[in-house]
Amino acid sequence: MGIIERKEREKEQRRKDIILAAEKVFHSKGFDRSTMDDVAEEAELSKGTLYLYFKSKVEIHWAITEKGLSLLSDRMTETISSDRTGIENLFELGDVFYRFSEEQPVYFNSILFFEGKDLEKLEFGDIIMENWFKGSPIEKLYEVVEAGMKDGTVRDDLPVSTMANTLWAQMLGVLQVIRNKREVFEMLNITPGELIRCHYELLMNGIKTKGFVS
Amino acid sequence: MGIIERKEREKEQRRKDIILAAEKVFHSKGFDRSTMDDVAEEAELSKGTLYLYFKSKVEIHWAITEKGLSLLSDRMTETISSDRTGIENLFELGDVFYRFSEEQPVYFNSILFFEGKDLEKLEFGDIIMENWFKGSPIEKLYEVVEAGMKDGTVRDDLPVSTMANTLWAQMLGVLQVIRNKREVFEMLNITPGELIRCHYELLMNGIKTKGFVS
DNA sequence: ATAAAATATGACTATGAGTCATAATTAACA
DNA sequence: TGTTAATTATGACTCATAGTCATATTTTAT
Repeated sequence: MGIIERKEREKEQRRKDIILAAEKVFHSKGFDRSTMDDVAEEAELSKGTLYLYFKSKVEIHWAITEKGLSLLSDRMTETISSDRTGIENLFELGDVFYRFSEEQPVYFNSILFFEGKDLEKLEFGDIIMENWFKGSPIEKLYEVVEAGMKDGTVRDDLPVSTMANTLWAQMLGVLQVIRNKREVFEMLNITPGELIRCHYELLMNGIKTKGFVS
Repeated sequence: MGIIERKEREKEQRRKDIILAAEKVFHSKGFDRSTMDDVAEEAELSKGTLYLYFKSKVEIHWAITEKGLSLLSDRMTETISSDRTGIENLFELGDVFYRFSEEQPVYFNSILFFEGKDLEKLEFGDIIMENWFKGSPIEKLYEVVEAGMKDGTVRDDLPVSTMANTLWAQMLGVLQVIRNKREVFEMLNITPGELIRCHYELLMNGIKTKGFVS
């Protein structure tokens, strides 16, 4: 009898419904301004029920983030092509990430939120830490950086992991600034596209060839 | 009669005392976990009094951030030397920022906090926006990038402002990741120093010479 | 039909930011 | 120096919201 299985599915579905409701609420009010009552109302559930499915507000936020990371990761997987060199794929991934940040503000903001948190100070930081790479976008970077070293388009004097993580961090920094300082850059007449372009220009040579740091 | 002036000074002093108390509290408990009562107790004042000097908890935080930005800016000013080329000064500033992030966690965390906030969603975002550059570390970058273009050590095909802001954003991204994902990198056996080094290596050539982005 | 298990509810508690009527202190002036 | 006015400080209070828990409802098993 499949009753247990059906219940399992229903439970999973309810979780997803809650996440969807939370996405809507967070999207329109932002995480900080959203209350659990807002989410409960949107999900057509009582507040207490939310706590049967999630331990806390932050945990709902993390669930959204996981979805976002996985969505971004999928887009990256679709994008990587063996027709391109390693470094070409690398910049394509950059574009994917940039578009993602513009097109999926809720997911992107969620990712930023957790990138901005000290894992050690988060209740379930351990869980995040252990899953940080599993199926995450950074894994795609590893892959492409490694391929680039093999096909000779990416310098191979730096460890793959160090390079991938540095590239991720740099890009994230740029996207974060684009997102949060929009008005400042409007004042300065700098467009997001120009910042991304500049970011690429500055990295292009360094990814390809060894520098001469003293 | 200097009574008004003295009172002015005393008021300013009390403000500073409150900021100092808040720094202590935020340092030991972190911003989120610190309460206004904590700060009041540390400052040996009542909670109500805090609100005579600051409009909100976040405004105290911003006052700390301003102090931090100004401290960092001063360190950078001390560091810039006409004995060095533009690009040399640039990497020196990077080192200053990195050391600052390690040695002044409260100030650095405060800066990160506001870099991670959407200015448009902050009550006093306008004020921050308008003062974002005045005497800020980014201004030092402008200065050094421009000098580098003049002495030929920094490529001059990109606007100074775009380049300075991109370099700031990238560095901030790397420092943020170092700070918040410490345990992850310990697991991966990557040291903060290696990430910084990699960051420099990747940027070195691109800062010096034009790349070949399609 | 009934008992047991699972799921849902919302009134309640706890915490902490921010307020405000009142009190204490300081300045001004006779 | 004593009295009044202005300034500054206080902490009990309000209010918002995350999270809990005793109770109610629904579902499953027999």
